[in-house]
Amino acid sequence: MAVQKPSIPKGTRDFTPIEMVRRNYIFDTIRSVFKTYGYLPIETPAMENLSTLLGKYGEEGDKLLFKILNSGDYIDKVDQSIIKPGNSNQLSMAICEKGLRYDLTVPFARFVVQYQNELTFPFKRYQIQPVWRADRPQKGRYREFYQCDVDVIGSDSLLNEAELVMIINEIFTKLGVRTTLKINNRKILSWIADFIGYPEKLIDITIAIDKIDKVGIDAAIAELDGKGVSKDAIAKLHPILTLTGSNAGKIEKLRKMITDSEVGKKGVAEMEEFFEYLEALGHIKTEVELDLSLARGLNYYTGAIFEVKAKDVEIGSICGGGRYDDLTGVFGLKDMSGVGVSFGADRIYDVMLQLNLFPEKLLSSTKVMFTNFGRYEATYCLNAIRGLREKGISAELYPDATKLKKQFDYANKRNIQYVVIAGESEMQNRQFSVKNMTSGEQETIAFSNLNEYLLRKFS
RNA sequence: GUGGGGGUAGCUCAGCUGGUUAGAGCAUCAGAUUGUGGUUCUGAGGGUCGUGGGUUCGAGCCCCAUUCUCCACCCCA
Repeated sequence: MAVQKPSIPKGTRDFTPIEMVRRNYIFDTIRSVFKTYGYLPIETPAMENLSTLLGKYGEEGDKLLFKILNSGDYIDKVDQSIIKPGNSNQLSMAICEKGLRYDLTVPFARFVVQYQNELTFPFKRYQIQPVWRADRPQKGRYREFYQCDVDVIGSDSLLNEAELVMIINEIFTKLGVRTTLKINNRKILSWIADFIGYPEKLIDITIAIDKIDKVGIDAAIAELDGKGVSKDAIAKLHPILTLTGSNAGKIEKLRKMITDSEVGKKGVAEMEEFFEYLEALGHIKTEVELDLSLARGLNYYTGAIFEVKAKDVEIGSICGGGRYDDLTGVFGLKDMSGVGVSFGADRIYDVMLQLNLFPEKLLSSTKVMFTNFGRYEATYCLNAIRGLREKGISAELYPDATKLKKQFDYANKRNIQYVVIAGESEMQNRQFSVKNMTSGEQETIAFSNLNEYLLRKFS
């Protein structure tokens, strides 16, 4: 039988110990900040019923769902007439009732509705789990990746938006990633669509103006033209999108433009209140900019929308989110407004790796290694090793009595700081030789003083 | 879903207009050194050149198909 090449599915990755240590550093940082703001952890299953996932992410999103084949003789239970060429879409719906989660927000909405009587509102939760998208992988895009979500649900106060910005700022400051945070408001976008006379083209318009950043305003306008937006409308749109100045200045200009739209006024008022809170919270490192060209695709957002980009690396957004007023509505719970953002751990990893932002010392696990000269000598070390571990110093004994060169090699590669040598001569004098692997210095210590000696070294 | 680049040793790659036995560096293992590493020196192992077909006296190189991968678009973390 031919051997098979070891491989993993497209867009997925294995993580080696160094990578895991670094990823955990990111997760730990994010988690610790979430906790200090009072958010509580939850987890949901990797798979959800397709009915809870479908229709929440728009047409594009539905296509990117991984579906799970039913068990058993699923083909027998299906109307045989739908099994025909070119009908795989309908067929897949008939033979799959589960799918892998596409994000953490929709499962969270389902969770909230399901446990509404047990939860205390406003409910603040965080959730760090992988999600799956049947996208075509490329730079910074994977088919399996982790999201770190924080959401508050059951409160429409804009204090929550301000708090999320503080969280974003704190996390990226701790990780050493310089970022720009763009904020916009879906209500303002919807006023824009109204204002230029195409309220029904809101989605097309937002998608087009979202690209301004990437392809330039002219190309975005060309796209709108292609979607059937009139020249007049585009002329009305242009000055809005090219608004410049401070955040307060932009808000002021918008207020003057919006005369007869309730949604528009509400959107502007929200932004004003948000910036007021943010200012009161004091100076933060993250640059926060009101950007009217920001438009997140997910169509469940209804208020503020956020997007965070790394300043020093060209990669998609590393964090994004917004307010959704009625995500729980489809599951039968009305009037539950929520806001949340999601941190893309994998992209943050890529950014930090490229900028060399991971602390050097992350990889050292074992602090002290004992060399092994044989059964008799190894026995001499065992109790000392246990003593060190009890003091919280990670220690290990090299398991085989191979030549010392090999044992030292191992210690080097593992970044072990101290090697304890206990051979015949040390045993005769009830001693240990302790070698510092960075300086190369070696000292002889009495058997009973080893703990104390090493504790002093690590204090 | 659309478009481009690429698969040669464990890793990073070289390999001329097709020509004999496919190379290098790093890594691995062994020895120089039977109780001292990260430096050095010597040697060894490791490849059906992604897979399948075709052209040719002859294919790593040319042609076709297929697969995987990278990049861009779409969309997004």
